[in-house]
Amino acid sequence: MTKRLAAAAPATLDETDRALLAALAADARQPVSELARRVGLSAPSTAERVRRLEAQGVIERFTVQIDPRALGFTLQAIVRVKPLPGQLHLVEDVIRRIPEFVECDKVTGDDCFICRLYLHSIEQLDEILSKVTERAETSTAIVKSTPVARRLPPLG
Amino acid sequence: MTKRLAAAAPATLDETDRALLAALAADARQPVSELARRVGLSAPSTAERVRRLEAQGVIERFTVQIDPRALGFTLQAIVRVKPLPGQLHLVEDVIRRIPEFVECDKVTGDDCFICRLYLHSIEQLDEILSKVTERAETSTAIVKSTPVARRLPPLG
DNA sequence: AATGAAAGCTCTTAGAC
DNA sequence: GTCTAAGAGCTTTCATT
Repeated sequence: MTKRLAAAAPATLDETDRALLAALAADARQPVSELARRVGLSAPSTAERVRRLEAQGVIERFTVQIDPRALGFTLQAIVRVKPLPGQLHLVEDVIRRIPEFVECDKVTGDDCFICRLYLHSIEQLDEILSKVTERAETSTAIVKSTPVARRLPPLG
Repeated sequence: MTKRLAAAAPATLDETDRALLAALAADARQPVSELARRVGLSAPSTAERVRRLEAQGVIERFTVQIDPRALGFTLQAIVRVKPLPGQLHLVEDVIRRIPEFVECDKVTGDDCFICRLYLHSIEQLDEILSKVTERAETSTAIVKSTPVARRLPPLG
């Protein structure tokens, strides 16, 4: 399910916060001392701001971006999933339990779920989708390229 | 465009590498000393492995996961975009230049692009899509919940 | 590949503006 | 909310197995 409710009021970020987030997005493991240099504050103030952004919930977590191709996932697919009547919760569970589904959103409209799938081969697509097609109609698109890779939203 | 070509051969990860990646995915800023404790190695060996995973391209980058709701993006949409004849490159450029499109994949099939959009309001959806609809047909789904948030693929 | 010890940095805490 | 200063803690190097 959705991870948590929205914060009551949106956080307001100043220029320094924006610079900090951009720097952390580019390299989350850089030392506070270097972040401090980049944003033009002392190390303690910088550390304090990072903690505040975490406390406010702006920073959800620090994480690592994996390249699926380096792990042999040569194929990426985006699958729209429309559960058959009465199968919605079961379909959701099936998707959650298959680790090759690396992302799944429940959306308005005819296709209930939109999911991202990492695959080693085209045969594996068939194999994985067969676990879903007993309970849902699916519509699959293979990713050819990624004009915009996950990026920060505008921080204005 | 796509960021780079796939590595020649997929990296092979042992149990320790997998534990490291899982730990870094959960908190990319934790000290090497703590990572070392978790995976049961010394700090120097652990630091060496992290460097190797980066050099191999398995780790693309260390980054920060932002909560769009904490920034006032109360709405998230997934938009399929089908450029009109001859408008493909222009549509791609338009999408790339609008920062609210935080992700976009070019896919096989009728709908050329599948994009994720962060929005402050439903009015803003209209406003942003109007910049695309001169050159493409769009089909929009509003995200209601996220059964699977971005997660690591199987590391086997 | 991995380890331990030591040098060198980095982080945090404390106290002041 | 920010700073400097100093002690605590971390990372890295290197010799060793």
